[in-house]
Amino acid sequence: MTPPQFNSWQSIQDEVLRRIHAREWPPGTVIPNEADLAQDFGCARATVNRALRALADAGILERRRKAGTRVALHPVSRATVDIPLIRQEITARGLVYAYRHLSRRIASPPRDVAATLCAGTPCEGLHVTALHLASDAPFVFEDRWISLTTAPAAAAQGFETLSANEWLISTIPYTHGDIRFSAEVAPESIAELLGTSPGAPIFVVERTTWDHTRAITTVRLNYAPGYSITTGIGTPS
Amino acid sequence: MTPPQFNSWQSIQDEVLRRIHAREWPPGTVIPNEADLAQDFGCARATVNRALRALADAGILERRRKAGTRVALHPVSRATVDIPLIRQEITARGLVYAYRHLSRRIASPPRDVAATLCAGTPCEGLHVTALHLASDAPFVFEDRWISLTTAPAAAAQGFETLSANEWLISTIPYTHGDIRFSAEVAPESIAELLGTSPGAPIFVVERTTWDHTRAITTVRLNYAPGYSITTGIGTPS
DNA sequence: GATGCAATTATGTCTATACATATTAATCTG
DNA sequence: CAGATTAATATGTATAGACATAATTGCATC
Repeated sequence: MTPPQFNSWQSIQDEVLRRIHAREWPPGTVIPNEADLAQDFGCARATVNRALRALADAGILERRRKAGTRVALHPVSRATVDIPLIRQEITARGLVYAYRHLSRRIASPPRDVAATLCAGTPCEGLHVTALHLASDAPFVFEDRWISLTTAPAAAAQGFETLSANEWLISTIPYTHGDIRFSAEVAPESIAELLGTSPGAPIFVVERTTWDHTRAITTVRLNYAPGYSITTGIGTPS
Repeated sequence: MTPPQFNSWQSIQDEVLRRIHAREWPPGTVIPNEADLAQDFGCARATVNRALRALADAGILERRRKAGTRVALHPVSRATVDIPLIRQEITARGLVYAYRHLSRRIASPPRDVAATLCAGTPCEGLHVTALHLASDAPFVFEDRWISLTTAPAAAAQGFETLSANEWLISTIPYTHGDIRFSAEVAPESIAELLGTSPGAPIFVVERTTWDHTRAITTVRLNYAPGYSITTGIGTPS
């Protein structure tokens, strides 16, 4: 009659997952509170808390004070995507990285960029375009605007040999950002740069980074056809 | 001379982030150990641990036993992408969800699908195709194979009114999966289904889910032009 | 019945202490 | 000096107890 001893928070996580999978706790169920579970499992409440918190982070449980813990109704799978430097992305595939600077000028950004970069008010931005190559093959075309309000030091940079991204992350730290993945077809200008034909499918990543409330840079990465992002989903166990 | 009191693990996280951003601890630095930091901050070691562990989860710190904690050399930003049910994805936009079943047959999957679904050995699979509509407009074309070895119960399902995904997640729980995002151009068959023209850009999500070592299903979601995935990056603070 | 206040309750977090574990550094040995 | 053994160390985790906080529930009042 001795309850099986769950000593580690991972074993508790496994047991909770087992009960969810076995439909002992179907989606929507409010599961027993931490104190009761701790007694059931023969461990401290903090240990149960650790396990349940991890599952809540993974989107499997939903927790609210006083209301308790329930099994998520819609098991939203959550995928964590690593966004490495393009240099790393290329060298990790065993290819040779090369950077080719294309253009650089100070100008007023177009309206859509200005909306995020300058919060509507007119401002000066640094427009930089460049090509990243993997073993001499075009890999991604970068089209970037840098806010000279937030990052005035960028005005002194040529970005002829060092990619703007690498300079930025080692100089202007950011607090947060947003990212958008989409699919587009290559217009003639981009197709030419990427060494492909117009109409080719382009994987597009648009990213804006912020330092607190001020936008630093917004970039549009146009990946050559064949590019894909792969990652895992599910319990990190 | 009283050290500023950091009472919560979040305030400690903020302070550590501040020191990293202020280049007091540039990338690569091995930061003081938990015990020392706890004394500096005037709190318990467990509190420091909580803060540092969260930053390590976010990819900002790298921790190894005995070796200590260092600021990540390459601040790999990590984006967490929620993968909701298509129904939710559509209703969340304020549109009306509709499901249209297209085909269903039991067959041997093509080689590339068999490789993941049956681990190479020949096997039977259930092939289901369907269209998800958002306020009568085609939203995504689903092309799915279900393993009848892992999920034999699927053979009894028609999938005429209930989407395969919704049936699966409420019937066959999965332990983990992998996911791939890419861009393609619509072939004629898919363009027609999505109500667009051949050559239109299609955002493609390919997903395989597993129950431990056995594959359950592999699905290819072809999103109508204009679709994008948006999420945030940076410190979850 | 509607409304506002208070009691209750479950999670959230902090503390102090202890032990576990991985990994490096030091030391001993052939 | 090479290789194996041992000690030292930083993180990882468990525990019991306490208090904080949010949110619901129920009660009292209008």
